[in-house]
Parts: sequence; structure tokens; C-alpha cells
Amino acid sequence: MKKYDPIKIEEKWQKKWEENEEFKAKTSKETKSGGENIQKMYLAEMFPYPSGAGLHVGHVRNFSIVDALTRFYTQQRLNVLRPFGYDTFGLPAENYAIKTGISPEVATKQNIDNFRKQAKRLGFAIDWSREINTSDPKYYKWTQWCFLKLFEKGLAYQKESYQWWCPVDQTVLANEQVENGHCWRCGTEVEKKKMKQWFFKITEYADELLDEIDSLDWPEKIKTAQKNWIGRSEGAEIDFAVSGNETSTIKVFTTRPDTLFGATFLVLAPEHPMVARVMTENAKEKVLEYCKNAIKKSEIERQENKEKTGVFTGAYAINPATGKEIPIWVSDYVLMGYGEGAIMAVPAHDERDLEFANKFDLPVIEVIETPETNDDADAVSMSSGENIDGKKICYHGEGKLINSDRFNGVDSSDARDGIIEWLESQGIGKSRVTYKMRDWLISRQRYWGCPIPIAYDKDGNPHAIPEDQLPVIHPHVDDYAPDSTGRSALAKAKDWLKVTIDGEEMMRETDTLDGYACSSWYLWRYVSPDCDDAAWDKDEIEYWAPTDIYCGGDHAVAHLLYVRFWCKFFADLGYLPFREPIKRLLYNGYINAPDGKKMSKSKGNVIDPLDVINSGYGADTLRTYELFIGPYNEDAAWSTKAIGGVYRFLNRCYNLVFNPEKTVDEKVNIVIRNKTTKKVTEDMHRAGFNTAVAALMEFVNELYKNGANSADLVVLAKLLKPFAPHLASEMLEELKSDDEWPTWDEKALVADTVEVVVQVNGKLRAKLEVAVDDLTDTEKLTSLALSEENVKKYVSGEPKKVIIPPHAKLINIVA
RNA sequence: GCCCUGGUGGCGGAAUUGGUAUACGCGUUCGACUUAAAAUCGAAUGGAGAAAUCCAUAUGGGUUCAAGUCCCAUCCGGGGCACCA
Repeated sequence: MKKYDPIKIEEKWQKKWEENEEFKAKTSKETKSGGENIQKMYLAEMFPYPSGAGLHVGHVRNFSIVDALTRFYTQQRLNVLRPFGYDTFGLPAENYAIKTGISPEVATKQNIDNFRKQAKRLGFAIDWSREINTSDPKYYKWTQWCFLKLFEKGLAYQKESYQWWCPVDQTVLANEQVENGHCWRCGTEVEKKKMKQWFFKITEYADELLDEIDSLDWPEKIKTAQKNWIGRSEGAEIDFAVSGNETSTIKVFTTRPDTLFGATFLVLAPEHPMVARVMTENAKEKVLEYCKNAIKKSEIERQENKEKTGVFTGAYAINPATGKEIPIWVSDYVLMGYGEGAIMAVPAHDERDLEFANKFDLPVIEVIETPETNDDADAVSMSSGENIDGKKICYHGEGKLINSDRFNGVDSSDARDGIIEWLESQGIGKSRVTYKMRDWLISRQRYWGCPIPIAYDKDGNPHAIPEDQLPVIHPHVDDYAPDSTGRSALAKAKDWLKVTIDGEEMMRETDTLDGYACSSWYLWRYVSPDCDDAAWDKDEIEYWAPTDIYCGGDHAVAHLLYVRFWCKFFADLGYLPFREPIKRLLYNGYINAPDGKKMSKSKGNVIDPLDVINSGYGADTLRTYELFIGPYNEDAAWSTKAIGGVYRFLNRCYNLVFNPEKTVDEKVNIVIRNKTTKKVTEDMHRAGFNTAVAALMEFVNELYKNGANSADLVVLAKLLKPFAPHLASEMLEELKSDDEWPTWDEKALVADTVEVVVQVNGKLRAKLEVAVDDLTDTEKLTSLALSEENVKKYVSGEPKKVIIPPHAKLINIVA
């Protein structure tokens, strides 16, 4: 009796895989010289940030999904690329350095070594010759090159504006890194700060990023999250002349130009430059006071107080449609970053404007008739009065225009075009599209990031560091903390700061790049990680990219939007022969603690994958369990008990091969064997890992019942390999078989006789054992069914109708 | 508020085109092996009922020979966005 010893088996195979460089992908050149046209398959997980805590069970789930598919396609003899790397720049390493004095380089290296060791202990089929690390100069040289390309094309630019600022991390943040008004890293409430910062002009690609989403094989929730984030709105920009000040106009953006006649006042954002120009002497003090407070207030504070606030500037604008004077107000419910930072308020048809009008007693003019048959129960015509609570509610749907001069009676949707046309003819407006998405803020006042390859001349103008001087090496300093001026610790590297470009002495940029910049192109670096004359090799990228399957459980809008943006940019420059970087995205769920709560050190409910392995279960059990736990794309709670069931299953697999009790005739398991092959193959294609494992369990249960022969066991081992590769390899070695993925015989999927259920009026009344050949014999089936005792009870006389669906083994008698 | 998801036994979940609801695993119970325990093997396991049978996929309607699956309305959970004009 041999005993399943996962620890020993796994050690043996991992050593073998390492020695043979088993998972090395063939380069494009190698496949070409071989003369064969092998189909490629490029899979990757979102590369990890190597924290000091080592791998957690979430990583294991993510990597196991990719690994199962990697092995599945390898067993189908595709040329498979499955690389691995580390996203190493970032705050945790820097904060750790500030706390302990250990340099980020040293800590990062230790963490990488640990991650690599642990990933190898899990037996992942990784091409280790392609490892990358974003803080390695060989890598970030090309991150800097990417930046320079964007700079060259005007898509990396500097702008002075109000930005999110995290007072704890002492750095600005991108919009995507502010979650509900708090810093995504440390959770501190963010502030607004006026600063000159670097941006990537992602808005340039807003339309394409939006339009191509639908063509992607990505989960719906990610696609809609990106659509909402981009937030395209079509409307018009309209110039309002300032009364008594003929040279000044205020531009507003509206999605409802059809309501122009109902615009009874304008509202400017507190940051709007026109505020200072239009306010009257009398109002000046109050207006400036209001703006100062509003700008200082955090977004959270602004939102907490939903009550509208605002102040009158004392100035008036002319409504171009009516020619009437309307007051200009300032309020923080208008956002500077969107549209023009100014709106025309139509209180009759916009709830926010109505609230404001009610509070400050401003006029309300209804310009869209509320239809009689109004589905929206809340919407009550202004003229008819009030809703149930006695509160005025405005109608914001479509309808016929009223109080709109020559547009009266026109449908609002037609009026939109008509009014835009009229505005254009007057030269005071035009149709316009805006986006919620803002440009991507990429400078960070932090030390442990990729240096921005820019230097400033003595007038403060930015200059690109020439390409032949890349990489701009990340300098070493002794003190990592940012200084009080808000500059990163790079400013402390005095010698490094000075640089000569074209004979002119300049000072280097001390901001570093957002870590998301480093991860925006790594999928292309993997195809030629050692390439030193380009970011990626042209032939290799053509062969391998785009990535066929990408798997991760985070970054729905940020990273996954940035990668698409860079892809389109480099495609436009001719560096990439495709415009979407990721064909298929698998978005995996989290693994929570047994109590269903998020695992966290502070709660003490963290499951360490290495502990699970070392407790005797081994990596195969852990990996199979994490794929069996539920659908890969849903969250799951860890169960200390259920993992035992998976171990028992693998143990049974082992015993079938190494401690066989009886062997049987070739034919006994032929149906279940083919059925399982088909089921597992199809499940792999649709990422149904949990049901694939369940099918294998059924197969094993059947083999225990019937006995197994070597053909059964070879198929079992091959199908098992994506989940439990070490054990499966051991089994295949014992069975003297290769691991090529098995095929199934469609004809062998049915037994000689099958069970047919008999329903009467849709209710199950009997079961028949019918020869397969008789399945198409409608008359025979009907008479067999009608002769059943239990069926006779429910059918008196001739049945009204007999239904035998073509694919179901079922007969339904309508009595 | 808007958008996306989901709601099935004691628990995690399965049901791919409308066609036997509850596969597989956990837990529980019983049995075998053992001096005993663990491990292992076998059996049972949605609810009610002696049984025939009836009732069960969040709730209420509808379509259909047939609905977890399709349609309408409602309730609840998870996620994203959120004063975006």
C-alpha cells in the first residue's frame, strides 16, 4: 500500500520542471525557424506588488486560474506564454524605508525573492526566463521612453490646477485613486491643493475607449464601470454675454439646449476665473469669502452638506434666447473640472437648479410640457403644482416646448437640434461632447517611483532628457522622507539633480511617475524582456500580442483603462499592430475569511497559503480547492473543512493508480470517460473550473464503483493536470503516458439504453429504460409510456397531445 | 438617485438551447474495518406524510404541453458611479 505524500511528490516535480526549464515559451523566431506554424496563446495574471507578507490566498486563486489555463493549452500543444513579474515601485516600500531605514531597493529585492520562492513552491507553469521588475533600470528605462513619446506628441503635459492631495502620504493622487473622498492607499480624507502637475491626456482617446468597450470579451460589470467612468454626454456649449460688459462672455455646457428659454440664472463654480471679473464692488467681499471657503472645503464636506449654498455676484448675463437679464451666482454644486465649470440653471427641469432657485427665491419658468401620460410618477407638472409630499418636483423628460417663442409646440428632441442650429448661426454656441473622465494625473511627490525624464532650464521650461541618456537612474539617498516643501526625497540627491542638455545646465524633475504608468505597458515587455534597443521587439510583439487571456481581481477602471489608452497611443505611433491590448478578461472574486469578512492582519483571520501547504495538504490540494470553492468570478469564504474534501479526492486519484484494487474490461467506463473528457474540456474553455473539478470527482467515484483500467486512468490524470499538476505528473509517469489533452468520441457519449422520463401534464409520473435506437420511434415511446401503470392512473382515454422534444430524454403527455 | 450583478437544502454551490431542480463538495446520521480512535470504505440526507402523494429555486402575477431559466411588477443582498448640468 503506497501512501499519497504530496510534499515529496511536489518537491520531485518542481525540481524537474526547474531543471528542464519546462515552461519556456518558444520565441517568434524559434517557431519560424522550426518551419511550423504553431498557434500561440498568451496568458497573464495582473502582476503582484510583492509585499513583505508574501503570497496570500487571493494571489493563489488568481495564479491558479491562469495556471490551469496555461497547462490546458500547453497540453493541447499550443505555444504558450505565461510570464511573471513584479510591480515594485510604490508607497508601502517607501513608508517601510522611512520607518526602518532599510532602503526600498533592499526590501524590494527580499520581497521578490520570497514571492518567487513561494510561487515556485506552488508549482506554477511560469516561464521564469522572462521575469520583469518595474523598479529595475532595464525596465524603467523603457517606462521613461514611453513617457517621452507621450511628451513628444503633447499627450504628457503640465497644468496648474486644483488637485487631490493626500496629507498623510504627502502626494497628489489621480481621480482614479480617490475612493469616496479618501486616499486609496491610506484611507485619509484627501484635500484640494493648487499645484503644477504632470498629466497624460487620456481624454484624447475618450471616444475610442468608449466605443470599443462593447467589442471586448470582458465581464459586463467592468465594461459598464468603464463606460460610467468615461461618462460621455452630448449637448451644447453656449455663450452668455455679461450684461454691461460687452467684452466678457461666460461659456456654459448643457445637455439640454432645448430648455434654453427656461434658463433663469447662471451658476459659476467657485474656482471659475470669471468670478473675479464679473462680481460687483458691493458683492466682492461676500463672493471672495464664499469662494475661499468652498475651495478649502474637502469634497466630503461639500457632499455631506447637500443643502445648496451660494452667493450672488451682483452681475447679470443675457439669456440669448429671451434677451432678458438673468443673475449670475456662484455655488459649489457646480464643478470646475466638468464642462465649462459654469451652467445655465433651468430650475423648472433640473432638480438641483430647482433646489437652488427655491432656496434663493429665483424665478422658475416651465418650458417643457409634462405629457399627460407620464410614466414617471415623481414627475409632476410645475403648473399642476406639487407632488404627494407637497414638494415641487421638476419634469426632466421629453415633451413639447412651451414659453419658448417660435419653438413652442416643437418636440424637445427636435428643439435641441433647432436651438443648436440657431446658436451656431448667431455664432454664440455649438454642439459639444463632454466627458466625466479627466486627464490622468501622473506626477507623484514620492521617492520610490520611476523618475520622470524631464529637466528644467533656468526659466522653468521643461525639456525631455535625450533618449540616449536613458535611463534616468533612480538615485540613492539616505533619508527617504519627503521634505516640508512637498518635494520628494529625490530633491536630496544634490549631484543627481544637475544635468546638462545641449550644453545648458538644467535641474531634473523630482516628481516620480504614478505606479500605474509602470504597469501600463508591461504586457508588451514580457514578449521580449531582454530587448535593449527597444521597449519591445517588433517581431515578438506581432507574434504574441495582444494578450489572449488576462486575469485579475482589481483595477476595474484605473489599470484596465490605462492599458487600453497606451495601447491606442502606441498603435497610432506604429509601435503596436493592434488597438486593444486584452482580448479576454477574467475578473476573479476575492477569498474571504471563514466568517465571510475580508481577511486582514488586524482581525487576525488571515489564512496563509504556505501554512496550508506545509500542514501536509500540499500545493495541489490548495490549488484545486481554490478553483473548486465556487465560480472563479465570485467572492468565496475560506472553509477549513471543505479543503479536506479536495484532499480526499486527490488521495482517491492517487490510490486508483498506485493501489489499484481491480482492473476491468476496457468498455466498462467508456461512457463516463468520454463524458468527463467533454465536460472538462468545455468547462476549461468557459472558465468553469469548479464544475470541471466536480466532473472529475464524479468520474473518480464511478471508477471506484466499477473498477478502472489504464485507459481510464490516463484520461483522469491528463484531465487532472491543470488543477493538480504534480500529482497528475506522478500518475502519468507511473502509467507511462504523455500528457497530451485527450479527445472524446461523440458516439461514445451514450450508453445502449437510456432513461426516458414520462410526464403527464408536466408532472413526473414514470421512468422508462429505452434502447437508444428506439429514441426516435415516437409511436413506440408513446405506447411504452401509456402502458405504464402510474401513467394510466392520470390519463383517461385518448391523450390530447404527446410531446417528445428532440434533445431531451423526455415525453410529456397532455391529458 | 443611476448603472451593473445576484437571491436555489443546514452550508459552498450545480442545472450550458425553456425539458427529470438540488450534480459535486462540506456537515450530519448509520454501517464496515479496529481493543479503541484517526484514516479509509459503503449507505442515507430539501420539507411534510405510514404511504400514495403533495409542497418547495426571494415575493406576486403572466406566457407555455413544460419555467430556477422567458415577460411584467415588487422586496432584499453585493459591487460601481454619484451635485457631471
